[in-house]
Amino acid sequence: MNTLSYGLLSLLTKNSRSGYELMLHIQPFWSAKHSQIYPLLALLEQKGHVAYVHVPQSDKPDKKVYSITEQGKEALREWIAEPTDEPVTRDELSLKVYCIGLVDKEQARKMLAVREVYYRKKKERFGSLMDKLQQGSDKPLAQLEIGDDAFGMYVLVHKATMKVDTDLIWCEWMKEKLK
Amino acid sequence: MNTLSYGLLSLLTKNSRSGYELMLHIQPFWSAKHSQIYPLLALLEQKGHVAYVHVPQSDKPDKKVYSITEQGKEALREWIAEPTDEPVTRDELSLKVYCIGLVDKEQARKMLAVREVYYRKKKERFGSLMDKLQQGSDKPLAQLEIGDDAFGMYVLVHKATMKVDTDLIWCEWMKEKLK
DNA sequence: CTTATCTATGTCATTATTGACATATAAATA
DNA sequence: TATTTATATGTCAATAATGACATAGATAAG
Repeated sequence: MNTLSYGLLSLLTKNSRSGYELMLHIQPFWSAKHSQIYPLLALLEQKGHVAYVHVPQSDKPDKKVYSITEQGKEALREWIAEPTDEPVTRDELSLKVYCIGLVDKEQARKMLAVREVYYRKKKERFGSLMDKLQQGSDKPLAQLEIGDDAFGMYVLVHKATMKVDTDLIWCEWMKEKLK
Repeated sequence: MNTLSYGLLSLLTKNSRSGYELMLHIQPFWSAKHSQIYPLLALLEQKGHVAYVHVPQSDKPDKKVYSITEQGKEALREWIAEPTDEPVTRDELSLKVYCIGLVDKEQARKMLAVREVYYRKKKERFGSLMDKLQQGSDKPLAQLEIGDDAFGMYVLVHKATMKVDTDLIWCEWMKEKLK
């Protein structure tokens, strides 16, 4: 079973969710399109790691709401104990920046400006996520512990926020360099 | 042509390199195995974007040293002007951390400790890279400008250093949380 | 003395991932 | 009014990426 499948199981330990919702919630931490997720959910269902109920909706299309099974939880626990793969990053901008001398300052600035907008939006999204997390919590997020349900999400959003702040600092630094 | 192909061309704007060297130098910024790189180099050669000379070696296996052609440089310039893809990150640890409540504190600490070692090694590698960069430069790195040959590499290594420092700060923060 | 690592290039089957196609309704925006 | 966005699920061809296999000499570590 691939890493994304375990990722889907991980999300399902907190809430039952539709494939569409799973896609939206996993994307900040693992890039994946719906065309990859739906077939994997079908496989997980075949294997008995998840089960779903068909939920009819009047205003929106019907959906399948998936839940993790006891068997799925057991598979998850085994996966967590195994050695963890190293992170993989692929950023086209890095490759372009490497040979940035090929273009003039103006073009370079524009390239960086587009990316800065991307980072700002990302920061905003993580900010909202943190707010939503606080609203759903009965104690201040800083007091959450490993046993608390929201702990994992909290520490991940915290990390994401730290990283996007670093990206923005680099953008500012680059603007100075390209003045 | 895919992004990695352009990445290889980017590296070749600074130095002529063998496929093996290209693999080693691109990996910090774009994960790729030799089995992907060698076929792409053959394609780039077919298209006339790169050319190679066979270099016999006595102590080590022979190598093919690739150089970018004028045509390759033109392709690069066109690519840089196009919109840049958003970065893709896939980190299995994030998925595990999300459901970290499934394991006990001790196991969680060990998981994070392995990752911390990974980050420390990475930081060291980027530190060496920066040193090597300074040795090859006639002025202090902080004074490099867009026209300078080492500028792209310098700003990239700077970014990588900032990011890995952020990762390490998160690791320390997590150690506190898991005390 | 043996095993692992580094150098160096390559192929190929398998797996992972994307992008396009397909369908359908509601709401918001231009 | 027309187009885009969001909701919702799915298939399938094409592309990207990995891991295993193959070869081979040198050096380093255990």
